[in-house]
Amino acid sequence: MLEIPTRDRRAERRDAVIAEILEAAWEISRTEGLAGLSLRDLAAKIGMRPPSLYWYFDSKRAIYDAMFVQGNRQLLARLTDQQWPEDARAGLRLGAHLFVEFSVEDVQRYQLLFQRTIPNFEPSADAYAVAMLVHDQMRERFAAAGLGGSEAFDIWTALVSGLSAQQIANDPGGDRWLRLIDEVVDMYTDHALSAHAKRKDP
Amino acid sequence: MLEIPTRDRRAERRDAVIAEILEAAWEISRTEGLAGLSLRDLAAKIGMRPPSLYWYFDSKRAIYDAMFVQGNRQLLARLTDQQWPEDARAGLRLGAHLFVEFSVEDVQRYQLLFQRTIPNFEPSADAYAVAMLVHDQMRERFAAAGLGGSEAFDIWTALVSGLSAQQIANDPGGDRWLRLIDEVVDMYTDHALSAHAKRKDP
DNA sequence: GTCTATATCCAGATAGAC
DNA sequence: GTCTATCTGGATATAGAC
Repeated sequence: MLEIPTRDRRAERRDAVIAEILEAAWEISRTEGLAGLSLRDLAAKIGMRPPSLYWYFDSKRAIYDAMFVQGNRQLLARLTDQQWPEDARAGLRLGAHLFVEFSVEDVQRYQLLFQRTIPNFEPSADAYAVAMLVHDQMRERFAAAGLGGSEAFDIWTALVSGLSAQQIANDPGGDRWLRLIDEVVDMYTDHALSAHAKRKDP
Repeated sequence: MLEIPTRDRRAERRDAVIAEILEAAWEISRTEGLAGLSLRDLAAKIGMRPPSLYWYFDSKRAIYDAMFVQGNRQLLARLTDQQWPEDARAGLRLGAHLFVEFSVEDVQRYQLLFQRTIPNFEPSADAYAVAMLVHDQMRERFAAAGLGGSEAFDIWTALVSGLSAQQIANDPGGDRWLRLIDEVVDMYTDHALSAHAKRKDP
């Protein structure tokens, strides 16, 4: 009789190679820029010839797509792994720090996830779905802070994205805008709570 | 005797061609993306062969550089052409509208001026100087609103850049974040004025 | 699975005729 | 000033041997 193995060693090996490819792709992107990633360099970095990559990915776009998914999963993990405080203000502060620091940590990842900058790349439907999970999670955390309203959430995203953008563009490696996170969050919380109160008790 | 002409017709012609090249470059960038600009397409668009472009620009980077200067001059013109109101709140509102609308108007220009996205391009010293003029002008308008402090200005730039970034990335062509400008500015003004008062009168 | 060899195409840039 | 012709090098991708 043929034993049917419970582990598919071949699939495991394949997944490991895919992970290795993606890791190398991130590394190259960090030095050459996201648009500067080439299959030549990528293959060289892991000791392969360029055509071999096609055994794992259908195209270069597919690699970007996988990176897009990976980046979003990383952010999602940070959001869900967090112990969220009860207090609204503390929750918003934590959320802002999580997002801005995640953005600043890896500029190329930030560009891939949040800016449309590589020509001809748009995430596939599957990849986009993962991005939606992140969005929903952030939306949920925001609502948990007691501040409903889609306009309120839009303002919130503008604040954290603005802090990220400025930190990355004008003080990379520094903390000129990171230091302002709490002040901005508090400004927003004061504003949102007073608006909330006004609406309830005019 | 040789008449010395007061107008240099040759230089005028040259400037006109340069302007034509840059205009075409912007147009192509708008459809193909900034990184998708090629000298082939550019030359074709104005009825030239690619090598002829080198009579006017030393390299492709020099073209990006000229575009960078042009974009900054456009923004500078908007800032200086403005009749600025006396009232601080009104001034900040106007400034925010100017900046965000300028950004949203032309995404490629926004990318070139405010995001580091094209591989291997950094503005030359001369070009950077023009960008500094813009920065100084904004800084000055901000100070005129009675809100000093470099941290206050940093928060301000984060707000307008965040509104721009979100509008461009998540609702291009719409007004989901444009509609929020006044509310955000007012939130900021309230915050800044109260902090200002607190510092004066603790 | 990985390779060699190659197809195909496009890029920026230069030499030199006119 | 603008051209033709060309250099040089890069890219993604495929065919097919092993």
